[in-house]
Amino acid sequence: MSEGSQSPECQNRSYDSSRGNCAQHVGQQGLGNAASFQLPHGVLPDPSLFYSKAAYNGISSTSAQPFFHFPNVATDYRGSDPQAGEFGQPKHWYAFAAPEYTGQVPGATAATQPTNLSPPIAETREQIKLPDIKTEKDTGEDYSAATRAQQYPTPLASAAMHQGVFYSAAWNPSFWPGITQIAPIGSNHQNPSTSSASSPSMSPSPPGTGLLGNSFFTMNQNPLPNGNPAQNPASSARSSGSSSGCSDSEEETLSTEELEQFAKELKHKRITLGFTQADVGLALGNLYGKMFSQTTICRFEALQLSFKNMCKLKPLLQRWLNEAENSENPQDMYKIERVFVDTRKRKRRTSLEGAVRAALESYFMKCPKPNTQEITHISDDLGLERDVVRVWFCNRRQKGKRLALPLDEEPDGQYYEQSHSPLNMAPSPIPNQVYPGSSYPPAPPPTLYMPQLHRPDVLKQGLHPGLVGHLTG
DNA sequence: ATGCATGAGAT
DNA sequence: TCTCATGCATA
Repeated sequence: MSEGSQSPECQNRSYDSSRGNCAQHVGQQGLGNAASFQLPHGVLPDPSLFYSKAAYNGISSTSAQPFFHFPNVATDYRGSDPQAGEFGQPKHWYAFAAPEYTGQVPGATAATQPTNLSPPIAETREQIKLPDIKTEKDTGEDYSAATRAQQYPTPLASAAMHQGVFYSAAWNPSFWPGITQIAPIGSNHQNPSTSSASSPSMSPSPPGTGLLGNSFFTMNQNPLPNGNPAQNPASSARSSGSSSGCSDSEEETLSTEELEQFAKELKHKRITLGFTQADVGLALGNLYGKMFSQTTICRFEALQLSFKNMCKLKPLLQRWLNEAENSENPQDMYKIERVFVDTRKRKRRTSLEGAVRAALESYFMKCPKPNTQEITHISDDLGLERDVVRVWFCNRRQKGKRLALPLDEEPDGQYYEQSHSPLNMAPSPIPNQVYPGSSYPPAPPPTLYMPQLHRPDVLKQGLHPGLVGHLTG
């Protein structure tokens, strides 16, 4: 919805990875004043209100959108696909141009890392306009190829060399401001450095004392609590209820309730301590060698991960929480930056216009799992790349499972059976069709598949707007 | 907070 | 080719 609500003309977003995106940080801790941030809302209204199992708003949100008339998107798009046309200038990915402070950089970093660090790549293309749906034809092969040669070391795999800091092999160190790795905290909960360093200021987002150092490769002395996370066969045995086997070394018998409770606790304490979700993700990397993004932490707190995944992450987060709580100097928790230079050329994110999304949603209702042919049909119909459509369906399904299924009701399999009825894609459900009542989506045909996620009880739409705000706030 | 994308592993 | 875990980019 958020995106769908954007201007009808999906503006083309240039992919300027150099600009990072720490809005959140800036907002939350970039200010550096843990104080200002910590206090005002330090106390959460009512923690119990913060978490709703299913913050699902998929259909509801979409369906809430008026069904626009659809100018022929297809033509539009296709026609203007000058193969990497104008804005498509073989914009190569500045592979090694500069460090990319990808997204979730800790506030400290944001605050201390001058923007001048990523100047060369600041080439902006914001101005470039695009037709309607802006998929990134421009990236062309460019990204696919390079993508293969990805250099994302597997955190754990690469644990031996460092933690949290990944960089391209071709990376030129000279660029590096110097990454700090202050004594890896976490080796044990009673980290000496931690306790000894105790500083009165508990600012979690400090300009990092001694932020710049040189220890790139500080070892992670605190391996994951569990050699091999999730992947326990047991978890599959987990049924609709509660406790199940999450084979984490911690051997916790996690129940849905426990997870919910923990998620709540985590969020509350995290906020109280003045950490952002990104901080936590980074801290995990620093402490245990496995870093996570703000997204993941966010989803954890919102219980939007699979049960299995929740089980897997919980122990780590638990440890982090303990550490954070006991540390006299919480800021030490994440003195490492995530100077993550991902040189892969990622396809630019496609931003689908509201109507297109609505159309996809409509198709989804009819057939959540379209086959190749159907995908082709849809893509043609909507003027989207097949892959975009394919991915959209994948994500849509995933989202459906994730959000519509409370943790305690994970699938045992088939929410989405293979497209039973060959999508009778006669006329596309989109363009130029006006649905009676002009409401979307049109009532799904009787025989059509009705994913479980549409269970009313899990639809956020059923919630009071205000409450929703609370829940998600 | 969430949409779109990637990549590994399973089918 | 899908699912799943995860993350970048963005609203």
